[in-house]
Amino acid sequence: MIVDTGWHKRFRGQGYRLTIPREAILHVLSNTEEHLSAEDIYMVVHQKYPAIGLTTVYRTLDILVQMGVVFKFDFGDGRSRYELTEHFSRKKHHHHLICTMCSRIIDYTDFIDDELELLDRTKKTLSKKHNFQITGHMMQFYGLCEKCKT
Amino acid sequence: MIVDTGWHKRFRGQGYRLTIPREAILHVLSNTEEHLSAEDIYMVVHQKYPAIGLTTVYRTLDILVQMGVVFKFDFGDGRSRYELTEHFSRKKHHHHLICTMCSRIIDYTDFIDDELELLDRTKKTLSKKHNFQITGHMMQFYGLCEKCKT
DNA sequence: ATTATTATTGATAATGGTTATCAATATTAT
DNA sequence: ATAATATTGATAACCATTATCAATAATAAT
Ligand SMILES: [Mn+2]
Ligand SMILES: [Mn+2]
Ligand SMILES: [Zn+2]
Ligand SMILES: [Zn+2]
Repeated sequence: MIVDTGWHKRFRGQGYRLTIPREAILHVLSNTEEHLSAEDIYMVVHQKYPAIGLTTVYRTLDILVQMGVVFKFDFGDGRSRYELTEHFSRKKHHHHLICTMCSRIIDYTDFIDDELELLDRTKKTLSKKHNFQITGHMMQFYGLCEKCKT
Repeated sequence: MIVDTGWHKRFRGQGYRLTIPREAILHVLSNTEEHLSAEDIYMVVHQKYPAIGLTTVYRTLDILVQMGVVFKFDFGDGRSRYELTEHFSRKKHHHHLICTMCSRIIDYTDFIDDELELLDRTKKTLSKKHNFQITGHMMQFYGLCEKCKT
């Protein structure tokens, strides 16, 4: 049963339908603190809806990215990872600390205000100078986590 | 013929040998303004040394990344791209503006000083708070380039 | 020098995440 | 109803990257 929470309207606005698989995938993304891969999502969804296929997960994620609901990350471990964007997540704007050894990801929000101020300035300057319409940014730190640094 | 420019010593220091293929690959990376993929590099190298294989290019790039000579980027177009790190490049510290439509990449250096100051602060705080040894960072803007934004 | 050890190479095959294809089914518009 | 459109899952294909392996080159030991 589909519980409308505004998603229905949002999908229809883009010519899409809100289906069970799509709702299930959104539900998984809304209720995790992790940075799930397509297959991670597939496996969770699969427990409740064994009929939903991996292909549908990929397709839905593409749509969600295109709708600006989900951000697709590459943390260098060979698979893409997905996270709800700021506007649709209970998490606030944040960036990532990535362990290059074990791929552990840590969300951080330190200095986000200073950062946003800087980003805003940069954004303005760059859009003007290069006639570029900036839609987003990404920033991450690499290193070795507690366990991996020996 | 191998012209030693300090590379030889650097390779030996890590237990590697400076070979013709490795030198050729370094030469390509040193003389481009672009952000080349493994295959891009292979094709250039191949013109002068048809015997060098794509596998060797991948292997050498891995080593160079591991040595801190090269940075491996993911700009979202399905293949990794490589660029000499600040210390080994004539380019200065910079970041990237990426067109999500046509994958055009623009280097920019605006506000790099402010950014480095902020990054430094963030770095200090994060390493302490999460007991993380930070070795690098990445930052990029996404959007639509002049041609693609219409 | 000769020999033993180690590092490097390229061809080839395999891997594995992601996409394309397509016929079946569900939803919506007429 | 009926036609048009969207969505689906199974399957096969794609394609960048890795693993394998025997051949060769460079270095170290004798
Ligand atoms: Mn996160
Ligand atoms: Mn660059
Ligand atoms: Zn780790
Ligand atoms: Zn473009």
